[in-house]
Amino acid sequence: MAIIVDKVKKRQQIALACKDLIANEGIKNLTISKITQTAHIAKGSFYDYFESKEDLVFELTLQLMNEYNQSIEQKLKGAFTIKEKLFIFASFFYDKKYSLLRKIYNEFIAIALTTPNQKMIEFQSSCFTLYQEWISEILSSIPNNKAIASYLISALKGIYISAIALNKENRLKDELENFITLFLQKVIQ
Amino acid sequence: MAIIVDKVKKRQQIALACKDLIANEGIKNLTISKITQTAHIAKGSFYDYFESKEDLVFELTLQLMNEYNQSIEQKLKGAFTIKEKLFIFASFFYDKKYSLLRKIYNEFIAIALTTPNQKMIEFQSSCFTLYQEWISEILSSIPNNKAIASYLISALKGIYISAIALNKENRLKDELENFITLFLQKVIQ
Amino acid sequence: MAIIVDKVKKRQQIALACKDLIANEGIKNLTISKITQTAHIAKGSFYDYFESKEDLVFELTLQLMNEYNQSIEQKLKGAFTIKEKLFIFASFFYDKKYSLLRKIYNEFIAIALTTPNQKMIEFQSSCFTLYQEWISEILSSIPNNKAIASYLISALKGIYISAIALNKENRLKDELENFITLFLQKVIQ
Amino acid sequence: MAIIVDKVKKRQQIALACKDLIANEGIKNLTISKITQTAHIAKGSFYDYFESKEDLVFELTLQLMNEYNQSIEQKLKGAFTIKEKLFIFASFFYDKKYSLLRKIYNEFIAIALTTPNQKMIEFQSSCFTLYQEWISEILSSIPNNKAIASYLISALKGIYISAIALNKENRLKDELENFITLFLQKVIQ
DNA sequence: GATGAATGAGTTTTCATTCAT
DNA sequence: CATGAATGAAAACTCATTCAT
Repeated sequence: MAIIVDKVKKRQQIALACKDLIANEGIKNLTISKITQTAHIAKGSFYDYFESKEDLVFELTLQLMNEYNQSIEQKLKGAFTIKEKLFIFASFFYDKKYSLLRKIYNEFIAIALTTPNQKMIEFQSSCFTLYQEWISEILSSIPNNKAIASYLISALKGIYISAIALNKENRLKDELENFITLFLQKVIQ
Repeated sequence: MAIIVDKVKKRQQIALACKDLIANEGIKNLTISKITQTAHIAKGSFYDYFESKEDLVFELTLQLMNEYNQSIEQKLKGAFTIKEKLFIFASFFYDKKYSLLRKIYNEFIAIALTTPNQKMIEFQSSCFTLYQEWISEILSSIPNNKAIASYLISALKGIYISAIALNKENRLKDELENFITLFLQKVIQ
Repeated sequence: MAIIVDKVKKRQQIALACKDLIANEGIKNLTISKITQTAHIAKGSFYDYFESKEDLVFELTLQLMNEYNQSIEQKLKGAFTIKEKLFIFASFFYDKKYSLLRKIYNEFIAIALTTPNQKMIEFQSSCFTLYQEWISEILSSIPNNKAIASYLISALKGIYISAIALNKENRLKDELENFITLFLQKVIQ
Repeated sequence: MAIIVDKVKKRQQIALACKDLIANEGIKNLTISKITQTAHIAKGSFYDYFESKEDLVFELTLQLMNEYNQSIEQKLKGAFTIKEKLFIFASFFYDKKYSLLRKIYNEFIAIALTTPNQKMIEFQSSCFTLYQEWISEILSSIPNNKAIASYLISALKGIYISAIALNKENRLKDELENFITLFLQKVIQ
């Protein structure tokens, strides 16, 4: 059992070692050679821990998102107003400290859009469910809060993706916060 | 041959010939060989018309989106209520007849998220601007309609992408229509 | 007959049109496409005038060397001392105004060293014979002048090629002139 | 394989395996396929050891010239008169046993003349310096021996290249030896 | 005679995967 | 178990040559 745990840990460790590599070069230019060089393991060993490159990307996203989820959950606990909380939630999409994570998130969405697989779908679902819980909890005072939470998450994601696609990331913070403000005006009350 | 070929038309024709190929196999598995076989041209000829595979995907998206934009603009003219019009707009994201186009659209977003380029950004911008005009025209009766149009488009896009990522495309039509209904309740009064 | 003359002239004209192209890009990167674009002729027409790329390079060298030979012959007539005349002869190897010609000359030597052909050998022979006549005429006052002329030409060529290979072209003029001065000291008395 | 290969040795070994191939077919007709077939390695392995075909030619020239330099240095030690020593030095250019090496040397000069690179220039410089040391040592009894050594090397090289270009290799030995004899008459004493 | 689009064989280059040590 | 050299299929890309108009 200790061996299995070690294997899981090594898998995590290898994936994490490739964080910068993937963020900087993208998945398209990722090769097993680069991975094993970066993680300082033998080429053959890669296959002891991962099935494919996508598998590694998945593992990495898992690690980073879990880490992110925990940190943001803490922050949400420290906020008081609904607006404040939603701003914290939206900060994922523009805050500099998540820029690496966002790059990997972009790659992840790209995979989801073009070559989805069951593992990814399940992970995305669990994330989405978690965020929906957070947001519906935040919006607990309004009716239909669960559905609205779901729409809100998707809307923020859509605004983010539009900004990326239109190369307007510099105005993203304003746009997200204006949107949230407008949303609260219309929906709360 | 002393025939002077219309390079622009031939480029469009080659790209269009690859529509099904790209929709079915995705860009990741696309090869120059498959393209040239599908378009019934020689391997070398590909490079007379395109710089890269991405260039072909771009050309194809351009063709299909322009075609789509024209057809949807016609449909919008035939609709009367705001809801009806927004439903028509949202139909892009779920209607069976656009499924091929959506697959290519997905590939396009994936490129935009991972390896963007100026040409793509410009095309996306022009599309976004067009849709914003449509939607803000539809919402002309409400204040701040331009900004709201922009948010609405992004929100629909976000709902679409979430559904893809969560493998919930079967419920997409309902979700989009419910969202629009809710949106109209909250925003129009 | 007029047609044949035209064909010869067009051959010369096409070759000359490629002067800069070859000097700048080298023969290795020369393609029929580039040639025909540069000379503003159709791709198919190239084969009406030339057998191969090498054939064109040969034609060009012929043109340029003939032109050069005539101009240098004139200059030699205007010079008086032996030293002066030899300096004029050697100027081919360093004078800025022959730099384009030298680049093509380099390519020519490279072909001679690696893939020689009869036409080239004959042309080189006729050039060498001509130069030998010039130089032996210049050195007519000394015994064994014909053999010495031959050695002198080769020595200058060798000094030139060494300078190119060692990237010492900036010191080439001095080196050639010093060599000639030394040569005259030793050989003339 | 857990074998740790000496990359430097394997590089040398692959290059040497292509000696005959390059000498017989020239660089122009050299392909990666032919190289890997000749050296009995996989196509992909070539790129583990070389950057390009030119890189392999460079490595090969390095090997062969070093080997040659050592052997000729030995021979020079066994010779007594200046003339004898210079004849040994010049034998590189005509002796049958160096014909393979000369073919590769020709290819090397061709590259130096058309597409030079720093590595080549440095190697040529080191060879030239070495030869200059040999020759100036041989000519140590005469004044200005260093400069004269340099000229002598270039002159021999020039005579060699002229002979190749004029297809007069059969008379090369005589020509070189006559030149050296003449040179000694004029310069020594 | 001139044209230039089309061809496709040939070449370079990449890289996931294997397996002997 | 880990290693990393070797593999070779597959992909990208080039370009001399042809030939219908």
